[in-house]
Amino acid sequence: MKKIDILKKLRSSGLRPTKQRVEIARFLFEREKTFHFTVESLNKFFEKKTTSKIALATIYNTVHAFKNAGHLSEVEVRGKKTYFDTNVSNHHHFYDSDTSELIDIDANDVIIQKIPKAPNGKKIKNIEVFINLKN
Amino acid sequence: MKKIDILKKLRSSGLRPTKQRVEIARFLFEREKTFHFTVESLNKFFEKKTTSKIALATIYNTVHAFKNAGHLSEVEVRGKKTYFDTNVSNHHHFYDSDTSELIDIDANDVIIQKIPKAPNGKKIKNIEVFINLKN
DNA sequence: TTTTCACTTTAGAATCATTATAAACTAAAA
DNA sequence: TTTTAGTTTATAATGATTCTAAAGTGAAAA
Ligand SMILES: [Mn+2]
Ligand SMILES: [Mn+2]
Ligand SMILES: [Zn+2]
Ligand SMILES: [Zn+2]
Repeated sequence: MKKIDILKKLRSSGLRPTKQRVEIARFLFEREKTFHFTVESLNKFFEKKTTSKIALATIYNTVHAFKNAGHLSEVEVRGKKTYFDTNVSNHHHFYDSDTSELIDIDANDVIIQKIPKAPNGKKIKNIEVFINLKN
Repeated sequence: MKKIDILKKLRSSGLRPTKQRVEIARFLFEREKTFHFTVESLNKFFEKKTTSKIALATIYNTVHAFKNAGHLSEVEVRGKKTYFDTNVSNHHHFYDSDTSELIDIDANDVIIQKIPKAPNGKKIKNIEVFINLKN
């Protein structure tokens, strides 16, 4: 992902490209593969980089802005912390409760043959499949 | 569910049948159909019954004991509160985010034709399907 | 019957992720 | 240069959950 795209992501989220926000955006989006993270893990990363300490509130605010703009999705995982995902396409997950690790499953790798009708007056928005793992 | 089964559920959870625990167990298990609840909803119910106020800590303790004994399951739902389920069989859920309501789907009503292999060294424990609803 | 004692209940404190607040800061525009 | 809207930040507040420690309960022992 190029720098111009980082700026585009920020602008489309209603965020001015400040130093802190650009750093967060680069960490999230300047990589080969998408990944899953928590606010805590993000914060730890920036704490280690002594060059740049970013306030926790700024991390929360920026992550939420990206999420609201559709640049991040939220994955529901057992436990207290909220997991975010830079993969915003329709996909599924393996979940390894031993390591608390999420692994993406491409939507095409899951075929559902039969599902029940939606309740009266409701429609199906999307289907999420979680495959829980054990050793 | 008969009173003897209530006592059985308590005993198999390592709990003596005290007045409070029996009340909780009867509310959870003495009904035709299984249901989903939060600790908050349980607590509200007992607050209304002026005959019996049960401390929040007792509700938490009892619910966790039932869960550990396999008499309750936990359903992962978006949002802060933990949802419990008196349906402990393998099944799936509709989730209506408008009303925060969970609706059971029988395991037989979902047929999955294709799933990916588990990652190296891991096995599949179970599969959970969430069908999110909209209006 | 009285005492003992392990188990319970309970109110309130502590924890921890998240959200809110409000003061200081920044930089573009006037 | 001044204004101003937007931003960062430290800290406080919130809310679900867990912990704690003191008081209560009741079955069995003495
Ligand atoms: Mn969760
Ligand atoms: Mn949840
Ligand atoms: Zn993912
Ligand atoms: Zn259910």
